[in-house]
Amino acid sequence: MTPLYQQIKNHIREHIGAGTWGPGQRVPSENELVRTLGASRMTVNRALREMTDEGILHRVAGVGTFVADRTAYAHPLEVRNIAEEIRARGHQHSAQVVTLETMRAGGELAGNFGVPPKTNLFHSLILHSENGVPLQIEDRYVNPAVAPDYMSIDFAKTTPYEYLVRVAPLQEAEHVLRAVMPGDSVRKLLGMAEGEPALLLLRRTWSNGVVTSTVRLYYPGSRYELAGRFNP
Amino acid sequence: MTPLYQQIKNHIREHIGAGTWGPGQRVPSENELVRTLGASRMTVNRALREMTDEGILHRVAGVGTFVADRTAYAHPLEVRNIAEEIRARGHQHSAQVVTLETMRAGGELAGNFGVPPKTNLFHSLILHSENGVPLQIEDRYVNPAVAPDYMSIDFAKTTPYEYLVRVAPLQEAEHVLRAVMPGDSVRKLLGMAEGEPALLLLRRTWSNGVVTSTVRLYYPGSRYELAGRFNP
DNA sequence: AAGTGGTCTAGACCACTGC
DNA sequence: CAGTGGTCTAGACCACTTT
Repeated sequence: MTPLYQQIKNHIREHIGAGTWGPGQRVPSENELVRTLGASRMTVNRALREMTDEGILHRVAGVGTFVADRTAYAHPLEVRNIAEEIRARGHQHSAQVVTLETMRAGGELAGNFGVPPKTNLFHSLILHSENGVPLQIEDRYVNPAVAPDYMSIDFAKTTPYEYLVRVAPLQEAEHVLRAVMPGDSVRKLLGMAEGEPALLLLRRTWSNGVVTSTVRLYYPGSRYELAGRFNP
Repeated sequence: MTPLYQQIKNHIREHIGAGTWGPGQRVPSENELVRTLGASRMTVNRALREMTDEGILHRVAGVGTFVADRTAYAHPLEVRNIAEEIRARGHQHSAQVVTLETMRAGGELAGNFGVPPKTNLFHSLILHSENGVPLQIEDRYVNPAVAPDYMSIDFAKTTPYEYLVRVAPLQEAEHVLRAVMPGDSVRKLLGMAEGEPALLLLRRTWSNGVVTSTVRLYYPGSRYELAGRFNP
């Protein structure tokens, strides 16, 4: 049985996802939700408070609760799944597989993986969108020794992340973050204007001491930001 | 007046900080805290639940609440000192104070700090260089209530970071990372070419539940990257 | 059986905003 | 003024673990 406050959170997420309650718009007040949902105010309050902490809602005492404008929002210290992130905002995730191939590693790539040059690697390039708007390019190389079935997965339904954490428990990760001017192909895929910068996140993950995957994630600078709150 | 659940969180943090309750050790149960602190169980529960969400505590129903083992919290967005970072590379750090002033908070700034509009704030803009090459612009606002001596510090010798951690122990931090096109003044100070993107890191830090400082850090995209390795 | 955390309710008082 | 969110209380029932 899912807790009531979780059901309320899901209920609100669905409304946001369906567009009934759009960004900047007002969400029913606590008392209204108490009446319509039949829960107590403390329970409604918890649901709304948690969604505010998650950055999905925005509250002003004395005024009301609103859907946050900030659409793209992620926690940089976690290795997150883009699909989950989008669904948590109540939006629709879709993925378009641009490239899926087996190739031989060049010198630099082989060095990153710690395998001999000319070893076979899997390569995928996937465009992830939120409500149909491109949000991330995932340019990934995968170690076949760790994930032999990689080429037979339908990445329109399952993200590489979801598949990889299943076959290779995440053990260690390395991140590099840069601001770059995207190349033409990246720019066009993401639907970015010329002269608009991109956020580039390089990530390398290990499982059992072996490099599982390296990935280059491109985000449009105007539509995405990495954010997080933590205790040092 | 700080909310009771915040006071309880601070109380627990102090015990953890002082080493009374070390990693892996058991924290008093909800009922015990209700008795010793005189708060209701819901309030104690909220404090413990939030600290669990923050990764500070670890709870097991039917067993107890424990201080989390923290080894997994090094990540690319640590709050670090630019001067230390440069010195760690064996290079020379220098700082040039561009602006140092007292000003009145506008609406948005006041909102970020959680103070009434027109409250006095300190403002500093400092250019940090590595071996004479500009690397970071630090555009910072500081809460005078927390750091009253801020205006009398020589920031060519001591970084604001070093001063602030001394007067206000860092408790919580919020980060936002963006790729942006810098404005002309930022671009010129950093000696960047036109059309070159910048990495913008916004940070807000808390001490004892009060916002100590907000800062906008600009880095030239071509000369800087954020990197880190951690175990999830 | 006793203790733990997980959840939920039905009240309450407060400071604040809008009219 | 009525409405909003922010907080707090004193109960309650539950599933679970430990003794």
